[in-house]
Amino acid sequence: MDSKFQPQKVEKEIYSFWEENKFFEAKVDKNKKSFSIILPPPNANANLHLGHAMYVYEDIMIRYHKFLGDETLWLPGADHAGFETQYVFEKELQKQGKSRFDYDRDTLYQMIWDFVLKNKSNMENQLRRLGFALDWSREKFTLDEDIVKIVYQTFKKMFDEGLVYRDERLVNYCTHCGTSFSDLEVKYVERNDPLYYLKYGPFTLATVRPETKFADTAVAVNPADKRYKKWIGKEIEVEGLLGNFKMKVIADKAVDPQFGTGVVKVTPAHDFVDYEIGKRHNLQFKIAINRQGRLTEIAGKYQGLPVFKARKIIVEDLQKKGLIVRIDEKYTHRVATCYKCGQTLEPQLMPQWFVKIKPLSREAIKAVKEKKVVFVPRRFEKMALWWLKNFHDWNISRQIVWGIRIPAYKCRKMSNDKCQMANGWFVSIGKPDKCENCGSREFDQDEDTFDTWFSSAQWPFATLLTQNGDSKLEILNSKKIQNNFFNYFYPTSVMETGYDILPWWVCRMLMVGLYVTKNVPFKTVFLHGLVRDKKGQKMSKSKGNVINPMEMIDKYGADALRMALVFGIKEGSDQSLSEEKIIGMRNFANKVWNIARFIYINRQVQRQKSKSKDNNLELKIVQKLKKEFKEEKEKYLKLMNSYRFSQALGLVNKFLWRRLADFYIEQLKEPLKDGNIKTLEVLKKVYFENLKMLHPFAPFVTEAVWKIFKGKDQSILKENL
RNA sequence: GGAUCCUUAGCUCAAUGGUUAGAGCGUUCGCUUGACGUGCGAAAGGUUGGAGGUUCGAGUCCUCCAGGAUCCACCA
Repeated sequence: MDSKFQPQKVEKEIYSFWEENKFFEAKVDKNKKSFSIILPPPNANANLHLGHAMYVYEDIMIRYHKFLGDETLWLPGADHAGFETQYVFEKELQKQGKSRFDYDRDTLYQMIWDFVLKNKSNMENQLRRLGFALDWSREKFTLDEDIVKIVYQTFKKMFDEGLVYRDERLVNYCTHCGTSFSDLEVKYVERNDPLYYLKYGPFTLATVRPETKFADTAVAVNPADKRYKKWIGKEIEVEGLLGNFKMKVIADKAVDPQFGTGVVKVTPAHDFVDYEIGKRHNLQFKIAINRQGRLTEIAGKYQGLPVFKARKIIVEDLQKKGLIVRIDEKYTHRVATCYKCGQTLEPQLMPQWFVKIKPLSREAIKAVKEKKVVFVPRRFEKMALWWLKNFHDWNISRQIVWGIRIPAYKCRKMSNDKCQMANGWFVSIGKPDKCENCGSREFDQDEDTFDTWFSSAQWPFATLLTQNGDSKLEILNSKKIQNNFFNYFYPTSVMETGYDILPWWVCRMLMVGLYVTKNVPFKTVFLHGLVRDKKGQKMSKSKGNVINPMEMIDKYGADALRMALVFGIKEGSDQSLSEEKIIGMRNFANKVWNIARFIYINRQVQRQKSKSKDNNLELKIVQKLKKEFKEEKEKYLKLMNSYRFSQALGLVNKFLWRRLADFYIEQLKEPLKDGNIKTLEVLKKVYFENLKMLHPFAPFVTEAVWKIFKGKDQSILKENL
């Protein structure tokens, strides 16, 4: 045995051994309890980061349940990550001086496909390097044909049952990225913008966006505001940059009399509050800003100017005309920006597909309240319920190429009532040859693709259902489902992921999973926190404080990194990680190795020593060790069963190092020298049991030691606790 | 404006109402002990943010205050 544990020498070989011997492959075994986890599919567009390494919790649970004798499944996958990936890819294109507009749809799609496939296999190998006990034979990709087919069927089911609808409404749109988003993708940032007080007919009103005034279709005041009561319902004459115009005065409760002057110009097509007011009062929706973020023809001579430039010029012109009363330069407010590129979002009136949330969230809330899904730590249940109650209808249309194209078709003819009722739209799972409503052969497929999360929301049941080669949702209602792979592992045991995607993913999986399968997709939700740097700051490339997990594995071994992510933290809370901490855990792995080395060397000594009767006595201190171990194990099981992994690791760490090595081995050195067989036996037994207990956290060193003692073809994974 | 979390050793954090509040890293002193210097032995370091309360017992539960973090919300 080497005097030091050298992970670099054994990790690769050990992982291949596990994989070749199919230790991670799950099958249906009615005599065993099933335990299943679906890996949150990493985006197939980049290297793994520490957030992915946090999935070590899943490996801990899987390996622990293997020891309990359960039939385990940990199903890996990859996410095409629609918009995210297209964004990353476009940046690559930019470096080559190209843009996505240089290619047609099919070419661009193929280019991204190649890019993703390369990254996907890279990502998979990195998961292997972390030692994850994933069943690679079950791996799925969100763009696999059978998965796409499931996604289509879900969409069709929703469409047929009225849960998905097409509507033209105001959506969050990024003119730089060229796509709309759901509410969740909007990032609000505090910003300082001048607040302009404009002369508006007989009123003065405050606005930060004078450039939208060409699309004003009313002026609103609060119905209770006495100052303006007499104007309500009247029409006022306003002097503008493009000449005088008339404007109706309306009363709406959304207007805060305390803000500004208590008078608001209403621009229903460019502001969410105004949109609501516009709908309530049946106002006209005039469009002043187009998809490129430039003013439209209704802006007259300002047409074609980009928003910010237009604002500047318009303010100057308003000032020249004496229409600006004053400017509040100190005004701060929250602005909706694109979470990806950071540009201010431009609300746009667009026809999009929406998922009706209420009927879905109602069932999800019920399931949570009935504890069909349990949250760990418990506080996240409150968060989940809050989200489920507050979701708006979900915009699932994205104006991008990379992703699953929406299988909705618009008929050009609409030659019967049914077709007209549907506004020409129909949904088809396969390629249609005629309009499903009127039979016309002229129709066009929607250009848009699904929000990635729409497919992710179906991930647990989609990945399991397709394992038997089935990709039809009908099977859920048939007898065929019984005893098959899906039924055995669904609902999955645990959904483990970062708390930051609770609304994006966990809640949506719950809603859609319940809707399609009539069952929760997982029984327990275990959420982990963010990894920060050693000063508690967020890791980011610009700060230069990013720790690369693969680099750490190269230097200190996977076990060290894994334990550093779990040791001494509270599950569900953010944590600080430093290279020093990883080194500390590397030292622990080495300690584990060296206890083995001590036993190994003494085993050889034993053989040479005489076998007098005295040497078979069980010493008092050995009895004490046995007792202490028994207590340790009981505590360990309790902690593991209640998801307190950090405490469990701390327990084993303390026992092996502080007690077994520092205390017992030191005390027992003399008897061992004398060849006391009983002592060595107990020492070995206790140590091996602890190896099993440590294995979920540090799979490599424990397996390496196991093989040294038991033989190359043996594995700790064949053991039970 | 709401919600959640946090404030414990020099730093980063643990501790499920119950011995003397722990760990990792750092600091000081000593150890060429045949498992390991990636180690061993010893030591310093704490009024658990503040004030009340509940309890036989509070870092932990309750109320208030101070400070910090994150998420959410349509103040133009």
